[in-house]
Amino acid sequence: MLDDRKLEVLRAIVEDFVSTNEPVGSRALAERHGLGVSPATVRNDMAALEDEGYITHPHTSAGRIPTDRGYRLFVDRLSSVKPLSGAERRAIQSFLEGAVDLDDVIRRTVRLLSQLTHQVAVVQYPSLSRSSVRHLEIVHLAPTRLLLVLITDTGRVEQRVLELPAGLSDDEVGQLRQAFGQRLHGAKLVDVPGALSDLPDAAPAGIRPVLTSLMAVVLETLVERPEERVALAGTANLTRHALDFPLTLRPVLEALEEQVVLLKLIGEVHDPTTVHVKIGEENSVEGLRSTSVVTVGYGPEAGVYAGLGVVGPTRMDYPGAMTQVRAVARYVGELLAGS
Amino acid sequence: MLDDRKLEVLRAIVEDFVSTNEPVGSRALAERHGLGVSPATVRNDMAALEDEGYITHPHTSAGRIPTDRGYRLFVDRLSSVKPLSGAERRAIQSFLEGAVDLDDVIRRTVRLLSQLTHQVAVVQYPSLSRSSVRHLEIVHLAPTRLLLVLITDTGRVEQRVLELPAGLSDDEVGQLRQAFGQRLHGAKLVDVPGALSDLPDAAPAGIRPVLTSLMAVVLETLVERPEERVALAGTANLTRHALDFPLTLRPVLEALEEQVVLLKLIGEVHDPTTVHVKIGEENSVEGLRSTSVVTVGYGPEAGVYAGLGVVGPTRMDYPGAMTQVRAVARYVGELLAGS
DNA sequence: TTTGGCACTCACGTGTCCGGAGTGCCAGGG
DNA sequence: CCCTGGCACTCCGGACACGTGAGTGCCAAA
Repeated sequence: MLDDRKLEVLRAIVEDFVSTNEPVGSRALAERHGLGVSPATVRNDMAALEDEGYITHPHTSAGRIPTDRGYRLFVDRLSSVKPLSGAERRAIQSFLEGAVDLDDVIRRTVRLLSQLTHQVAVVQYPSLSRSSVRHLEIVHLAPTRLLLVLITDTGRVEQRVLELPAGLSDDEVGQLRQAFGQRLHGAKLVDVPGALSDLPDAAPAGIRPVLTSLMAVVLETLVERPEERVALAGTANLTRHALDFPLTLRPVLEALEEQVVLLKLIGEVHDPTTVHVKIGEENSVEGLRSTSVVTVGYGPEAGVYAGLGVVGPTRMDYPGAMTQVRAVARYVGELLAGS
Repeated sequence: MLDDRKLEVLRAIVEDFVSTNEPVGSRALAERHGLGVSPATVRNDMAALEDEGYITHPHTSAGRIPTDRGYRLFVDRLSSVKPLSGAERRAIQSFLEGAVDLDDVIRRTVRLLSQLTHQVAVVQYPSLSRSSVRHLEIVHLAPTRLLLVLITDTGRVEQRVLELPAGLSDDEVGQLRQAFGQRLHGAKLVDVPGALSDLPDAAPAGIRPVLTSLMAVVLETLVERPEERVALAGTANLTRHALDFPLTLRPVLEALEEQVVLLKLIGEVHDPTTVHVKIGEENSVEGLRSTSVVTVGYGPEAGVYAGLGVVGPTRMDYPGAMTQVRAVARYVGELLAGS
């Protein structure tokens, strides 16, 4: 049904439309790309592509534009990987090298990504639940008050103040500290419940009541409520493509303001090496049906800390965006793993 | 030059234009507001107001619209304070009452403010430098490693890990803790340098070297680098007034993405009881020359923690926005002071 | 000082026209 | 069988003309 030349025509249409934002006609297409056939032939191919639902035309006598389905085919089978330019590589390195702490890394990353892709960039903070414990400190603030401080391997710090029903001696706090420290140091946060399960039995009887309540707090605050944060930048880039969102800029902005939505967008990623692309109607989020989302996970060699990506018009430079997103994810992953 | 009726005409023009977004003509104006004079008279007044630069008309046969100068006069002399509606008061209370920690308070506040005013809302986190110390904890992580945790009266927590050249005993850390704790508990952060100045002399000789380096870190991280954060919400509201920003939505979005710009906007506030209004060209920020900014400080009875406010088109309901901004600031101030 | 009257000015919506880009289809040719 | 040139057709978009209505500025009278 779709021979090679028809696919070539589709690719040409996508590329032309992405770069010019104008419906592309048969003549221009036959000329600019060395297809070696006449416009009439191209027209026939176009008709076939349209029958299959890969392209449409806005009105009778207009050129063709790709449909979501057309973009999908393009991304899956027609686009070749675009190498990262030297300038881009340098930009990434110089942008990230001066970062001082986790917050700074994330802020710089999201900014870098939006400038590189000229799209809206989204970066999820390293997920608490996927990190592991670098240090857990229990501080004896007052007889009935404890401060818990948790530092993860990604540099994230969480703390809670805890009121106790009864007073504790410094000695008992020391025992608590030891009991927790032993079991948690280096543990993945997801494994914390398991690591703590035998704790009440193993502990000295004197501190057992407070220990269980402490456990409850640890589990609840650090594991079950893994407060996820997301950084966003480059919304101004949406106006750059204002032509692509005739009157729909509002719902896009509204969707992007919802943390929940953003998390849904990039929270499902698993593999740092595979770039995911959601095109137009494929998006589960209502307000983003007119956009495409390119995401990937980032993290150290082994695992995944969290996701990052960009949101832009379906008329997007997919090969470029995918390359840039992948590259930034790799750099950030290494940076966080190394520090 | 400007008698009472002319001022009344100006007020009517501002109010009509704000609510309809259409240039207001002499007839409609004479009818809708009980001015008791004919359109012709109103026209004369309008001509006078235009000579003085308070209004213009887009083209010859169009109605009048206020200039920045007109809005300024309106805000300064013509607008009466609009009382908070019961619904608004309830909204504020129910919105803020469930907040669990500082982050949550700020997030809720910025959201509330944007929904209440239908504008872009900006809320500055309680400034570190203006808060006071609720608790400073020094944790002995490892022989050569200390963790500093600072909790302010606004609930903000800052922490730094500190590497030492030489090891310390638990005992010495205890001495440090006492030395700092004594002097800093309850102190304003701005007063910290003064409170610490006599510390080296008063301390036991053994810990003096490490103490001075610790002091340096405390001062540098907690006082001299008061990392200011700002929360933003409601950018989607800008599209609501898309008619007001013909093609200038981009620079506005760009400006709002700059933390520095936002801080500049609301960082200059002093008095929680005085609402500041910057109109159009009065704004020092380039990209916001087409907008107005309404800000106020918030904090406990006495002082000011930080600022908050809204950004919107110059065609804005100033009395309403001022009332809402003031009310939200008061509630948040009390909330943070009380907790 | 206010008022009614009047001429004047534009923005805006409508209708018409036309050129150009692009398509679909068909019949002929490699 | 597929490609190609030709041709009729469609339709967008800019240009132009025109009428309408809202609104103004000015003037002379009350």
